[in-house]
Amino acid sequence: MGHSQVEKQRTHERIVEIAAKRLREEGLEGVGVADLMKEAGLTVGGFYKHFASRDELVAEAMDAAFRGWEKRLAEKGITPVEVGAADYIASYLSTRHRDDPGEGCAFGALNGELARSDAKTREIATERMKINIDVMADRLGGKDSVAARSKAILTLSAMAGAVGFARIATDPALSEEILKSVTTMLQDMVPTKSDA
Amino acid sequence: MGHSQVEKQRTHERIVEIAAKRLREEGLEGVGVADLMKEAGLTVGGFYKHFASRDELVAEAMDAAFRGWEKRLAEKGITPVEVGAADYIASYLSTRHRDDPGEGCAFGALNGELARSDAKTREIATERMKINIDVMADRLGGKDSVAARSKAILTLSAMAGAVGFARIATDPALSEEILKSVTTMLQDMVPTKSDA
DNA sequence: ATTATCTATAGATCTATAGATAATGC
DNA sequence: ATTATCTATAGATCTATAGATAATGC
Repeated sequence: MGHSQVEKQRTHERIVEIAAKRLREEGLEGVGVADLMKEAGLTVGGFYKHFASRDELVAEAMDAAFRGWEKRLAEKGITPVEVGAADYIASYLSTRHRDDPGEGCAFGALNGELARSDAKTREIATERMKINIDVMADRLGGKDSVAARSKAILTLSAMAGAVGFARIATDPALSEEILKSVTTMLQDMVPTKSDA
Repeated sequence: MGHSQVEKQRTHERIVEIAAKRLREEGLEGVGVADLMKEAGLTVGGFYKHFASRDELVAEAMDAAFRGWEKRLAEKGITPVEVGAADYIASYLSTRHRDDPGEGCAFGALNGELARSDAKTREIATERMKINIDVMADRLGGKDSVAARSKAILTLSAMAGAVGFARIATDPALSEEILKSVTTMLQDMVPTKSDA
């Protein structure tokens, strides 16, 4: 039985990280509390000393999932805005991202489910949408440009939709075509240096 | 106890229709067999004389959901291709569609879940994706145009993603902005008469 | 005789809680 | 003394099946 308060916090974070991954892989209702605790090397009983309810874990896990990407960037000393639009689009619509939802964008993996999730989770997702739109607008021509903002929303919508379609498709050629077509179309909308 | 074979088929279709609606509203795992049967005015026991498993109902229900829109059109004597791209986009990204997932596009409501559904359901969804892409490409400049096909895939991806985002957003202004921005952006890509 | 549906239930979940155990930390 | 985690379990699901009942249809 591990015990110190410091250790408890680490345990808490471990449970959240595991949930962030498994929930993206199997859906918001796809994994049970006991299963998640087991993967963290623990048993069910301790769960409710960490979270008031399963929904509370879901909310925290989604927050962690949303922060995951920028956290990995920060480790390399990069801020999100510094990632160019074309690179961001290519990486989002890569086969790698398609094939690893557990480490990927929660909007892409859980689009419909987030719409049905509880108030707290939806709040967190809404805040993240706002951040993502602002950052993408910045990449596409400046936060204050109305056109850039619309482009940003279109881009984010198309990326989330396309990765979902690419994951659904049982036909590999179609799946690839979706990723490639949408990548090209969206990259064509990115302003080049000559536009500046 | 209703009985004739004709009646059984009607019962079967009723269960499928109810499932098509409820699954879009509450997710592919959100409703139980007993609940669906009750809504059809039946009891659980009879379910497995209609379907080999719950998954089989899910597959049939998704098929019905995908066909729903063209079925309603057919009642008005219209074929899908006859619906103009701009109208289609506007209707897909309307607040009405956003607020009524049970009657709407299954890709928009169940994007991530379809990716995790069983082989049969994914096959059905894949076939529908192919049809939707072909029809949309036709609207956007002809089935044989590579550019129109790419545009079609981008359009469908953006629509599915955007309606998902609009449903997630707890901030009504943001939700509206998403629908409007994506509508405008996509409609701007529709060829006008002068392009022909 | 066959079969569409019903009642009842087995068996497998899953969330949440109660009470025990073994560390921490004043 | 407090508390982080454990074992055990209550209570509420949910899918699927067994056997009964009451119609259909040869």
